[in-house]
Amino acid sequence: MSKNTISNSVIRRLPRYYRFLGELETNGYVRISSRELAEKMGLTASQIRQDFNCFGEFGQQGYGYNVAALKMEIGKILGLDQITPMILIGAGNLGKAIASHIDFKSKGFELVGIFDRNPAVIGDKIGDITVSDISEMDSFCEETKPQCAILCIPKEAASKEVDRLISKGVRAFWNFTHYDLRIEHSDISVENVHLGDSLATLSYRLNSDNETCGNI
Amino acid sequence: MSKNTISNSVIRRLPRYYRFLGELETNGYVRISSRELAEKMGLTASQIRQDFNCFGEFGQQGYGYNVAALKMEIGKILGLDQITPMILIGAGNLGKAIASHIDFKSKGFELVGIFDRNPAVIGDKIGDITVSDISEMDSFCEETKPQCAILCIPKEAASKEVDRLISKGVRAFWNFTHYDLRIEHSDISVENVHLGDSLATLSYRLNSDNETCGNI
DNA sequence: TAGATTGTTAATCGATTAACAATC
DNA sequence: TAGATTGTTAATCGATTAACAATC
Repeated sequence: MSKNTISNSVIRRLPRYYRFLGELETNGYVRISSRELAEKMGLTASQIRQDFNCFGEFGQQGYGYNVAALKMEIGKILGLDQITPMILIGAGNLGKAIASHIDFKSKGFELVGIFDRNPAVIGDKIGDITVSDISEMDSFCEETKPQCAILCIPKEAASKEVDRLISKGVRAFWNFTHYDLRIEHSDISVENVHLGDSLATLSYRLNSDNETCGNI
Repeated sequence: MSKNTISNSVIRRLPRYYRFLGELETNGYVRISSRELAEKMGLTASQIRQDFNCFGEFGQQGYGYNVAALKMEIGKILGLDQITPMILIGAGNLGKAIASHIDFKSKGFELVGIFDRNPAVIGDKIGDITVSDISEMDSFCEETKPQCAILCIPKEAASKEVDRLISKGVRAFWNFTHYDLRIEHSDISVENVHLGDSLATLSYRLNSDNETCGNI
């Protein structure tokens, strides 16, 4: 259905298009031109048209794009119309925050299980899910077949759990650890969130902006 | 001191270099060649040499790079040798997790204050910091002069607080909201973390991988 | 010295922007 | 029809990779 390979840069812009179109819809927009959308999003109209044309022809010459229809198309492209069961490994501070903060349904997922090895958190309730002992993970996976897992465990524990999960059919990871999943397992879908790295780049910007100002 | 403008792609790789070099150091490596580092990190040797050469000549022909020295240089480039005071706005699930999960010191920051407007969390202790009423933020900023703020508040509240913070001298934001800071304030350093967008791209990959396999 | 590996220039590749014919 | 705006091709820009002379 869709064209061959979509570049990473395009994929990363899709959720933002989806969000902006949702806002436009809420604000009563029925149509929008690539020029107007570009202005609002801080992109170029060319880029927007190129991006959409990776997936098909969603606009109409002389008119622009229908906001609701375009939003739905991008939602479909992102797979938000299909809900994938997902489990969370690690119910520490971060794991708990992710579990309660993220609106999984609207991102194409449903959180169906939470596992930890720490007795202090096993039994805790996060939303409507109770944290289970990680020893129960294997049998849970065999029953429920989650295709995706969130990794919120220490780096040292990651390798072992990832191998287990892959053997149980998990094929995608939302990875908050520093374990280098993509290097070890090339056939698996991985989305890394390296919060520490993200903060460090802010430190760079903060410190080098001054220099840059000095140079100009 | 440093060359004119460093591309975003290079900046984003710096924290990862820093991490890998730290691990190498821990494992007793004294020297490493670009070829060997490239292999470990899943990059090309060319790219690594190009990246480092943006900032200076850190290697030695015929030898390679001294691990400890290179790590220190990259740390300096990232500004990790200078600690910037930072405050957190929003002490909900995510704010609390960030405050307790992140090792600020090693990323060039120190968390010095946490603010929220919800009476239910004001007074809570996170680490050694007590959550203050957001009405106290202005006077706190005048005294302590934080240069950086973490935004973990609802999108609707962001615009107002950002304006306040900028007027108090805050010049960098670690932004977990969907408020489009970079478009509104172009002179400010911003690092966006859009967790929802990140998860949505994983949905895309999960659903399109199948298609891709079908096409090949 | 000979071997290794950098720093750096040149070549390639990919992504963004510009331009314009097609068409609503 | 005339005006607007897309879809798409061509031009430009930037980032990555390859190659190699410099040099430790």
